[in-house]
Amino acid sequence: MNQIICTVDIVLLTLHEGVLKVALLKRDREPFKGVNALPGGFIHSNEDSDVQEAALRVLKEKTNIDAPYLEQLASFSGPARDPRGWSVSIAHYALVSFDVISSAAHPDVKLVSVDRPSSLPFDHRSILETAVSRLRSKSQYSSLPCYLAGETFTLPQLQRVYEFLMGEALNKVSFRRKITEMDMLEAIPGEFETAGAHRPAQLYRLKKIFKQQLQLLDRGL
Amino acid sequence: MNQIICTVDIVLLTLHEGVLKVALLKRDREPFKGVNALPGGFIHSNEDSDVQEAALRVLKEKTNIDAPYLEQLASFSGPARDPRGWSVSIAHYALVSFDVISSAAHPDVKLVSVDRPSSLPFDHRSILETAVSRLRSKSQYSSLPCYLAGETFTLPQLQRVYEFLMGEALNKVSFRRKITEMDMLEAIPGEFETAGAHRPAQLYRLKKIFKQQLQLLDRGL
DNA sequence: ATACTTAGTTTAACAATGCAACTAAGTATT
DNA sequence: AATACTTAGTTGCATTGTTAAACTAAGTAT
Repeated sequence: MNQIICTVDIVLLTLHEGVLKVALLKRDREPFKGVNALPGGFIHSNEDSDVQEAALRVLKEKTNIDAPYLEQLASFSGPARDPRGWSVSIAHYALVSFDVISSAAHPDVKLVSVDRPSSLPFDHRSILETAVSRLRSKSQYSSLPCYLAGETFTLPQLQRVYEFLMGEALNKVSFRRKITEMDMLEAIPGEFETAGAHRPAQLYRLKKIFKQQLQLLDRGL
Repeated sequence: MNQIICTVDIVLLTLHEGVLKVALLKRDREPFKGVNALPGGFIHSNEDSDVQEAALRVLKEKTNIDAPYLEQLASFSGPARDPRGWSVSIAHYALVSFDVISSAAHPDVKLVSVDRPSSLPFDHRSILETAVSRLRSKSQYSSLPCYLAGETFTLPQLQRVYEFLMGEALNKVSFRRKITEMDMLEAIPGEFETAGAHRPAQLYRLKKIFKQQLQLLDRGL
């Protein structure tokens, strides 16, 4: 059998200052030493129980973040993507709210807008694009964007997250109808967010059942 | 770095006698020699340009089939799934019409209903379930089922394929409206299928552009 | 010729969606 | 303390999309 390099890469996404950002780390070894790249690493067959665990471990080691939502994205492979030889990277994507990053993450984690095409090593640009496109696509009909909104949020806040990801304004009534239909949120009794000179908004959180399990809609938003 | 076994497995699905079937092959080597399993094999770093090419090559070598539609499914991994050690299998699924199998496939390719839980080696049962579930889910809003319908087909035939995959009867008018909306089929001029004592049905085929590229619907069928 | 069957279309009822206008509840201004 | 202002959240209705039923079309069987 031929030797194949087997790694995981993680696209850690968050919403900050109204743009979608990806977490990059300066590589501490060759190849591409010193270059900003997606957090990634080898699978450790002696400690990882599967690639998902490897991805969670690598993310924790490199950024200090325990991702509340992490999912396999796809495999990226070929003879040229890594200068060390024929390689497979099993890419994952994770979603966190900005405060998880600002409170937990190592200070050398850099957040970069996903739109600004800064040069990335390996095929990380392609991995990033696939992750963003998957996120946008799943936002059409699932609870995925909730993981970007943080622990608690108001419906107007959540609507702005959905609108940003879907790239279009959503009807308030329809949006609330669909969110109710998904039945994934619970109002936090007595808790409201006062954000200016107007009526405060009810705070919600994801129901426990949906912490790791996406909720899907039959017909999209 | 730790040694990791790197393979591809292919879930080749077809529709035959009104049920969804998967192609299995008797394994010609250990482990599980002589047991029916999904076609699979090692990635060959000297000849494969990526895992998709590896999957196409393995499928061709083992079954003699050039899959018209093959897509990456997911990676399956862990220390226990393969008795030889910690392994990653990058699973793919392919869709073909039954006549592709009956005309091209090696005679030792066995078609088995995906519902009958015959015992499968490795974690092939789990891979198969993931593939079937992905197929059913994508059938809701994409042109994916067309690849099961063969080169040419009538709209009533295609509707029956969709209905089988989605597990529910579909409204004829709505179905035809959605298919028209997808704009992926072309009527074959002057060709009709006469299938009994009634009006013949127009034959259609997938437009060339959609031979490898799925067409998606905004709102599902 | 007439009946029968399935292909394919039309119509109209029904359901889902989206807009506009409303009420609600706070802060800021006078 | 009354009034204006702003955004939260709801209500009602117009518009749009979906589906069932009934129709026409075109063949074979009797």
